Amino acid sequence: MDMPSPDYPEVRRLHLFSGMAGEHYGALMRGAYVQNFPPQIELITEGETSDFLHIILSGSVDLFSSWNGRETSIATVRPISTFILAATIRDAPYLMSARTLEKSRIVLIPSQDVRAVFEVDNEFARAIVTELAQRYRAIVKITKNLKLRTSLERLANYLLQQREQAGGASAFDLEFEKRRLASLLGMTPENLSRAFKGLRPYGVSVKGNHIVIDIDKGIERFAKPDPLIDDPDS
Amino acid sequence: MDMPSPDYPEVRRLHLFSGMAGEHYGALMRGAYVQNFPPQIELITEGETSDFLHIILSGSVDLFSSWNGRETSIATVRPISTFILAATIRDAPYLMSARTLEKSRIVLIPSQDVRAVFEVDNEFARAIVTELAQRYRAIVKITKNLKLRTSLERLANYLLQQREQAGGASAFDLEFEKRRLASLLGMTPENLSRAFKGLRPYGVSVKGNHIVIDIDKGIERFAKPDPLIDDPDS
DNA sequence: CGCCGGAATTGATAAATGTCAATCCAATGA
DNA sequence: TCATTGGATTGACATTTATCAATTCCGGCG
Repeated sequence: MDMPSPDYPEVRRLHLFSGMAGEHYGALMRGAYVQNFPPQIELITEGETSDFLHIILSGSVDLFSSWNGRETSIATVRPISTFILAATIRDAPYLMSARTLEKSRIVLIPSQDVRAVFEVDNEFARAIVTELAQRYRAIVKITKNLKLRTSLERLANYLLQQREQAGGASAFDLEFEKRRLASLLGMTPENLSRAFKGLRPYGVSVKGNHIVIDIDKGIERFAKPDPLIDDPDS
Repeated sequence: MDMPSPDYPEVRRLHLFSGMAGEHYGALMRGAYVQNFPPQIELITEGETSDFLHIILSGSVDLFSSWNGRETSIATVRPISTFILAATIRDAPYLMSARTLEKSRIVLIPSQDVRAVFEVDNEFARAIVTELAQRYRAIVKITKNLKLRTSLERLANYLLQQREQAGGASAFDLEFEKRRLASLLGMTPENLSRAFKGLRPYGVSVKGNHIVIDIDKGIERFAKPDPLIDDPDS
């Protein structure tokens, strides 16, 4: 299962690593290893200190958090990207837990190696800035979405985002379980069901995880998508 | 009102600038200026592109955001610290607006200068990483607070935080208007009033903006503060 | 001092969201 | 094929939160 010193060109090509010195990259990878995880494995538990920087090569990972017996999904990580970079850099406890959603292949780089290379490789430091700035902006958008919109509006905008991602096709499939989607959107599964019904007048129909949107029925007028909340990048 | 080439030692001492080369610091400050703003001035409007990195020397600034006629406060910035760093670094549109809450003195550094120095000064780049990681973690906590807690729980934890900040004193004053507090906590002013009443059984009494907490009445047991949500630092 | 105006509070009500229990449904495996 | 199982849906209901309107409170000012 383990695989020492992985040499995945796609990792090297990641923005985070592409500019750094070869020897530093080598130093990072010497201590790293790759592992395949089955679905639903908890990779990281919030509150623990950061031992490894994680990079997901395939599959998907749920970042979630718990308090007082409640739990909520905060984001989904997809290949190829790192996660829990901020905790690694600050050598601080994880604020979120992480679990595989499906079978996933993940690179683990010891946090102390990351911090050591960060101290000596300037391009790596600069790449981390870009990465962190992007993640910061992503979660600002999540917060705005939560505070400024009702659950119906959040769902409508989520569907428009997915539609966009499917190349603007009128039909597409939901990318994960509805109960997890509900949690991401900050509502209960029961409420998500009702929200889907609530969007029917705007041309949304649902069959299992298959969605069809009749774009002429005014969903955009209802959702009022805003690049400052809904654009995944920028 | 304007003041070219400011030389505030407290700016130089900021973690963000303390490690960088003197000439680079000088280059940043040559293009910078300091300005005094009255209360309620909008310094930054979301959606615009980042012209200046802002540093607050005195006073306080509200970061807020709007959508579809609604508005919400997201965070408060206090001296001495920067704000809207991520947008500056990425040369991307602001995701939040900023307004002074009181009379405030603010340093403005042209964003292009910041980016130019970022490219050549390695210590500066590393300092930005630390700063961004910290801000990222701060907003993750904000999101967790919003998604995992009811408004009553958010208020209870906020009060415990303030109490802590007042040195654990049984009495302290709220630091800003209740309607703004309501917005920060994600509720309406009316609801905040009722939430204060709802905490009365737990030993919270309110008179204007003066708060007294009888800590033995079980507010901590109710609030269940959690460092992974409520600790301002780490 | 008394008036004014904005914020805060209160009450009544509505809307949004959550909870609980009872199905329904679709995928899985014997 | 059928039984099992877990997610999804539905209905009934409770709770939370928002809205609207009417005071009340309080600080500044004439």
